[in-house]
Amino acid sequence: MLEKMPIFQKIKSYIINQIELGVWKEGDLISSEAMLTKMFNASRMTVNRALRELSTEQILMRRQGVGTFVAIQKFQSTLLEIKNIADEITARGQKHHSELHRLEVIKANEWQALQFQIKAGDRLFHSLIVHFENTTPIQVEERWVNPKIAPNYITQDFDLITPNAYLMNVAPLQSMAYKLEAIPPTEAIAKMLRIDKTQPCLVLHRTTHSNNQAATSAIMWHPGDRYHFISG
Amino acid sequence: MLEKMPIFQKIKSYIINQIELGVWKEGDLISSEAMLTKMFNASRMTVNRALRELSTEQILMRRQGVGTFVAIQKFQSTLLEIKNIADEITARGQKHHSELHRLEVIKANEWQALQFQIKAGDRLFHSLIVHFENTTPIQVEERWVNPKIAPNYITQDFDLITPNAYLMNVAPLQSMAYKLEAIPPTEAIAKMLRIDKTQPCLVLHRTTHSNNQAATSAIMWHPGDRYHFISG
DNA sequence: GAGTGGTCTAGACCACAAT
DNA sequence: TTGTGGTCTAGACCACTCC
Repeated sequence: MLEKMPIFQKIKSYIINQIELGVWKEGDLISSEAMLTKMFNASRMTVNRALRELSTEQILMRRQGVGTFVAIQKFQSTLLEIKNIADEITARGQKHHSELHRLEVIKANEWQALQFQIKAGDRLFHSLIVHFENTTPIQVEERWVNPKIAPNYITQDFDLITPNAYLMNVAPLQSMAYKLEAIPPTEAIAKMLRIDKTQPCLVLHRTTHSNNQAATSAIMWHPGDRYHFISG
Repeated sequence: MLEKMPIFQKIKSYIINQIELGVWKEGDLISSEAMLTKMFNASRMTVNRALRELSTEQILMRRQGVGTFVAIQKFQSTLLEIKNIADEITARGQKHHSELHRLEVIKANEWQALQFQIKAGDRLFHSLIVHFENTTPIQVEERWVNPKIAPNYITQDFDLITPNAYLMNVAPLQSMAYKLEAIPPTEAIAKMLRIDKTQPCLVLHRTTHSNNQAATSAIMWHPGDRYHFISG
């Protein structure tokens, strides 16, 4: 497969590889066009195209008269799409795992009953999971699920599939509402995220609807210093 | 200013212009590389670059052996819409006013130079405004503006029009990037928002691009207990 | 002045699609 | 076979930055 790859593409792959291997880190000066020209036995135009494209892809930064640098990755994570935290983390080349703290059936209180259009005291699934990037906690996900929409939620193995991914499978998404806020963590949240009580949290509340019913409601807590929402 | 524009950029502008004028509509076959080569008295490589870039920008679609077509525009949901804080507040039936703290010309530092694709030391507009809902501060808006895009930014009366509204008028929006985070306020921010230093802030960074240049970059600080982003 | 990237040319060979 | 785009070369001139 490498045989048929265009030269500019090979050069791009090489550079991305060097960055992923950690040979070139954020902010580092990388090889000049002249050096790459010799290294790949290619014309400067071809090298230039590779570097220019990586530059518009925000992987490199170029400055005339100075050189080409590995771009500073200013974004940690996603936009407000329906995204899976596990995919997000692995997409960044990091390792994801999660700790299941709770997975239980509870009785809906008044407020939840209203939200899910059920009766107070009816069954409702509840889960509490902490997601890790490598060994660092990055999200506390507290979730309530309507049993009518996902009756088997309670029997899933959330080491294998995230709640979000499972729910996307069983319940076709209709609409969602979200709220984003910056608040201090509760004591329990601070402990799970291993942060100080004074460290702000970025909190995303999201309720999704399926078949005209509230399917699931989630509160996702992120350490303000380790997680951002981005979009572009 | 058109004189100094690179040829590939002129070709891109020409094509975009033709599309905007309705000469070429969605799905239409446009001029071939050979024709554009003659029309602009340019080399094929230059024409190719223009068309290739417009193709990666999803403005054109190219098919080998067939030709180049105007792309079918897909919908893009902006989850965080381009909202005007003043409109938002008046839409809630409240009264908006703002206090101008700074409106000045500064010299770009290295980081800003990279962001705006200008040289370090070049002119850059800077403004700092606090927005109020009735008598309560609700947003500190710190903004940097590229003079090439909005040369008259510095002479506006921001009691009459918000920076955002003004910039939307003078610079057709091309794309934007967001970052959302939860962080503690600086001392200056805390004072302007009249909040305690321990109160988390919901901070939105937004950079918008126009004519392939960064037009403006803004940091908007909100008290975490008084402001949320919502959508539904 | 030396080194960097930004742009451009005038050719070339190739893969692909329509005729 | 003709015309299309995809890629590539070996030069060139320029603007910029740093020493």
